[in-house]
Formats: sequence, C-alpha cells, structure tokens
Amino acid sequence: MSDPIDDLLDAAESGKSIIKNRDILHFTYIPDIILHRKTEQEQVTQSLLPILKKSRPSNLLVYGKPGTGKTLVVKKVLSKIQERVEKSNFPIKLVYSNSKEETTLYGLLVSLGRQLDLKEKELPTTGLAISEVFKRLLNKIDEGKLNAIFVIDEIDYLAQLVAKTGKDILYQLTRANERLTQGSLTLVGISNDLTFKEKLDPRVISSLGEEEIVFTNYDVEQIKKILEERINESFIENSVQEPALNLIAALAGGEHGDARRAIDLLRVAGELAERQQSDKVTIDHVREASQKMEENKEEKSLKSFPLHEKLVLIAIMKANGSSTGEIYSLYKNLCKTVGKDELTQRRITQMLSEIELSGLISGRLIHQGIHGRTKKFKLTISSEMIKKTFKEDLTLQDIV
DNA sequence: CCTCCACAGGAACTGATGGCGT
DNA sequence: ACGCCATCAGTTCCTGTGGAGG
Repeated sequence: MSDPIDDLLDAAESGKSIIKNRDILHFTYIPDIILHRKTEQEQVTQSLLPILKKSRPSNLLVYGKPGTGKTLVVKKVLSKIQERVEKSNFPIKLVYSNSKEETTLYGLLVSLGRQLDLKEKELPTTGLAISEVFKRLLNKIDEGKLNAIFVIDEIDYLAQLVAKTGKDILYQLTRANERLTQGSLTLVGISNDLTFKEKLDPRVISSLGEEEIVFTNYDVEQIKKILEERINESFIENSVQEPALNLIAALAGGEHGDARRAIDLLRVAGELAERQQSDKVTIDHVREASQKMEENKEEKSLKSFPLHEKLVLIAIMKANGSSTGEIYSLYKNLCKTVGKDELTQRRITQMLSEIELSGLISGRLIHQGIHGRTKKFKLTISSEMIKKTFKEDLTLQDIV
C-alpha cells in the first residue's frame, strides 16, 4: 500500500519537472511581447522624443484591450529614455499609477505624490482638500525642478472618478505646465476603452489627445506565436502537445486577443500537468486549468462580498430565476433569521446590479404588462459553489 | 386605446469616520 | 477646539416604462 504523502514527496524528489523556467510563464517577466509590438514601440518612442531634446513632449494617449502589452511597451520605452537621460542635467522623474487600484481620486493623487518623494508629513493620506493635494504636487515638481512624466493606467477609471466628484483634475493635469515655471509635467494616459475619449470634456481631449496610439488586438496566430516562444524557453522540449497549444490560443485569443490570459492559462495548465506527474501538457490539462481559473475567480469575489450582498446571493440561490420583488422578500426573511436589520429595496436593487456587473449572476429585464416591470436574476455559477464558500461564514452557516 | 402595475434606476441627501489646517 | 474636506454605505424621493387587461 502506498502512502500518498510519500508518493508526492518521491515525485518531488525525483525532480522530473516539465517546466524548466517558471519565471518566463508570467506575462510581465519577459516582455517578449515587445517583439510583437515593434511599430507601437516606435510610435511611443517617437512621440516622447522631445524629452531627449529637453523640450516638453505632447501628452500621449494609448489605447488597447487588456493583455495587448500596452503598459509593458510604455514602461519599457520610458525606462529606456530615463536611463539615457539620467546622467544629463535634465533627469526625468517617472511616475506610474493605476487608476483601478486606487479607488478614489484622492488616493490616486496621493500615490502620485508618494512617487515624487512627498512624505506622509507633506502629503497626508486623508484630510486635505483635493485642490490642496494638487497644489502640493505641482509645488513639489516646481521646487525640485523636476521633469515629471505621469503614466496613468486605466485612465478611463480616473475619468469616471473625476466626473463623479465634479472636479476637473484631468483638465488641470493636462494644463499643469501653464502653472509650472521650473519643472514640467507630461501625461501619458493608458486606456482599455476606445470610446472613452468621447465622454471627456472637450478641453481635456484637445490637450490629452495630442498624440494617440492604438494597440490592436492579437489574433489567434500571433498568440500562438507568443506562446510557442515562451514554451521553448520555459518547458522541456515537446512537453506541450500541439492541440493543447491550439486550445489555449483559441480560448484566450478568441474573444479579444488577450495574451496575458493565454500565458496564465499556459502556466496553470503546466503546473497541473506537473502535479499529476504527466510528462505532457494535454488538451485536458488546458480545459481543467481554464475551469480552475474560472472557479478561483468566482470564489475570490464571493468571499469579498459584504454580508448583505452575501445574503442577497443566497436569496437568489434559493429562488433561482426570480424577480427583484421575490428576491427582496426572501432576503428580508434571511435577515430576520440571522438577526440583522434589513436594507431598503432601493439598496438591494443596486446591489443586484453590482453583483450582476461582477458576472456571478445575470439579469434580464422583462415587462409583464399589467404586472409591471421586473428584472429576473439567475446564477451563472453553480449553487454548490456558493454553499461551499459561504459554509465558512459563521453567520451564514445555518441558512445555506 | 387607455390604464396602471412593479418595479428600474437617477439624484440628492444623511450620518459616520477619519484627519487635516489654523 | 473648531470648521472643513473626502469618502462610503445607505436612505428618501423621484420619474420613467412595455404591454396585458379592461
């Protein structure tokens, strides 16, 4: 009788691994993506060239779907420029920030400030007026005679935040140079949404969109090529079967050519194969990997929901495919049994559309004539998944 | 052809939290 | 000590609407 623990340890010790270099299997580690983005690299460089001539370049806007390597290319070009300029008396201060990671306008400005070496004391994480934070940023640039380049990733999110708060920070950012006497500020915006420009203030468009570069989607062939290169570097020879490769490319490339997803898929499939002590990555490994990634995502977002969202989800689960009203009364019952105050229906409607946005449920608007208008929701994930995940939650244990 | 249902979903507001400058 | 500011979750009030049934 073999001991499963021993088996695993034996396998690990014998060191038969089909992956020879793990690092290459992360999207950002080897920007071989760059190889496939020659023209775009040139374009980015071209439009930033004035920096080398010590004049301020135009603001730049970069578009492209997720996983097209736009951020990588921009970062690479900028760091090269920085390297080259470092020793001159015209050093560049590179500041990168991702609007999606910062949930608030304030947070974003602070993260920019931190990278300009503004300490806690000079720029507290809360308490100030937005305009005050902005003033301090500009002061720092001016006093330090900095030539700053702000790279703002997912700038469409920033635009949304700005719209919500009614501040015109984007406009002020693009025109900051008019207020600076010693330093300079260049803005590089990166956006997933090709239509986002239309939603902006025309004054912002005219200065931010001075230069525009679009990263087109990878097609399946290109994805395959990228994958092949990485497989050569990171796997033992012939360990990834051709059909498996094709499936990865099809899964990830099919919709919008997401190279990041393709590479993640390859890595997870590889790890799965390895764990099962297979010496080949097969089409089944890929399928399994795809499913596993999907489930992980679901579980993670399920866990991150606040209590009332979880209650709503349970209500939906108990009455799959029912209307907002039904879900709401079920939710109220659940609240009673766990002894929590119920929220208003308005709030629940909003939660429902938030959950819908996360993809765990899908809603369909239907008109029932005299019986009014409702949205019917159903789960897009299995109810087992919900049960399994919420079992761990003490307050929810009894009702799932 | 009109009515009226059962909500959708926008807007403005509230109250709490946390931290600033003066 | 005080007023001010940003943010968040939630509330209050509201207007809008496709079509079954009269």
